[in-house]
Amino acid sequence: MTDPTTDPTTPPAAGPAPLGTDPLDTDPLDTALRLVRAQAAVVKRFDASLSGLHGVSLSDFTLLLHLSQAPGGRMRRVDLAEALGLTASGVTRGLAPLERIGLVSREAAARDARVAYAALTPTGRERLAEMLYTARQVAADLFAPDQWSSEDGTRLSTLLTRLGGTAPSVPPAPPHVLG
Amino acid sequence: MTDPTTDPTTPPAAGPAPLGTDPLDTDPLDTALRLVRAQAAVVKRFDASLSGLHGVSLSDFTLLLHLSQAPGGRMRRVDLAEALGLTASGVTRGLAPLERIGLVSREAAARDARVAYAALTPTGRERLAEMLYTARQVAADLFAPDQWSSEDGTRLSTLLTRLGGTAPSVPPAPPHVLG
DNA sequence: GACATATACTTGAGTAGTCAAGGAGGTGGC
DNA sequence: GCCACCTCCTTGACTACTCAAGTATATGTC
Repeated sequence: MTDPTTDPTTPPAAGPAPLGTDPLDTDPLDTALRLVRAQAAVVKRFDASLSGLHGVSLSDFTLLLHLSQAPGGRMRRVDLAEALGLTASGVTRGLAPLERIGLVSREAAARDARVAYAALTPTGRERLAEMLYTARQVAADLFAPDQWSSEDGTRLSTLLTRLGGTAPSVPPAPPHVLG
Repeated sequence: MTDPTTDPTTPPAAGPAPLGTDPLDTDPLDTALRLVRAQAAVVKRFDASLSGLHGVSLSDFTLLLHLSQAPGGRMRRVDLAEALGLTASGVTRGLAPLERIGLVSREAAARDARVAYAALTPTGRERLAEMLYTARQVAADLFAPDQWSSEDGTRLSTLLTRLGGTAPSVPPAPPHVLG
């Protein structure tokens, strides 16, 4: 068992070591903490724009985006949870307000009475198209070309994918997903 | 005003463009969503190890880490909030349990009765040393050398810093890392 | 065809944060 | 020395999740 979660609590005799011991090579812990920080900043920017213009959070948007990419614009809640990296109850709770405002509807499955599909409504699809426009602007702004070359973006994306467990599944996409 | 938050809700006449329009060049929105996903996965791993071994969350750990790096092992709550990217009330709430379990103490400021310093206790310092050992292991595991060259780590760190607004302030440091 | 077990979903209670409002203390103008 | 205003911190009410438990339905075994 080399899994850190199973290691003893006791540090080595040397005692509490400081961070960043080797200045040549970036401390992995430092990198991980930077990741957390960067994400918080990014989420804030998306939330600000999306909630200001469309009244939804980044989580709402991501949920709708996943639905829009699923065949028939609908998914089982379990699969949505898997795709979003949430628990089933997180999905139940996240869908509730979207159902209330009519962006998503609940559909029964013909062959399995346990499942309740979450389906994008026509309104939901329209509104998502608008949100997508906003989200793309925020993203473009975040990776503004004066600071970010397209290579940098690609590199970051690649490195993040290596960390992220499952990919967020944003497919390369056909001529038009939403229109 | 080129700020996306002030743009009209209406997408351009062309209508909602699909994701990944140009397959050659990574979609910035896709990259941003990957960032969110990767962070969630990373936080989960830290939380699992830290809470399993030391009974604290990654947020708790980060808070203690910042305190330990401050002169005198103490900081004003406002500065802590700034450093952590939280609001003042988030800090108040985050400190409460750490005070209860004796890792942090509250200290009055001599010259300003409004401020309540948060100070690392000797116990807090000891426990933090243990947590740091665990956290370094998790980070090392996350960026395991069979997948990650130290260059990759450095690159990721650099790219994230460009996104992250303020850096998490993990200073370089003196001898001995883990063993 | 009944029972054990597994799956899909919801719900109650708890955690970690937010924002808005408010108390207590400092500061500068006059 | 008083008043307006600013800063530091806490609190109440809310959001967005988590986990554990519960309900309803499906499935496989005998």
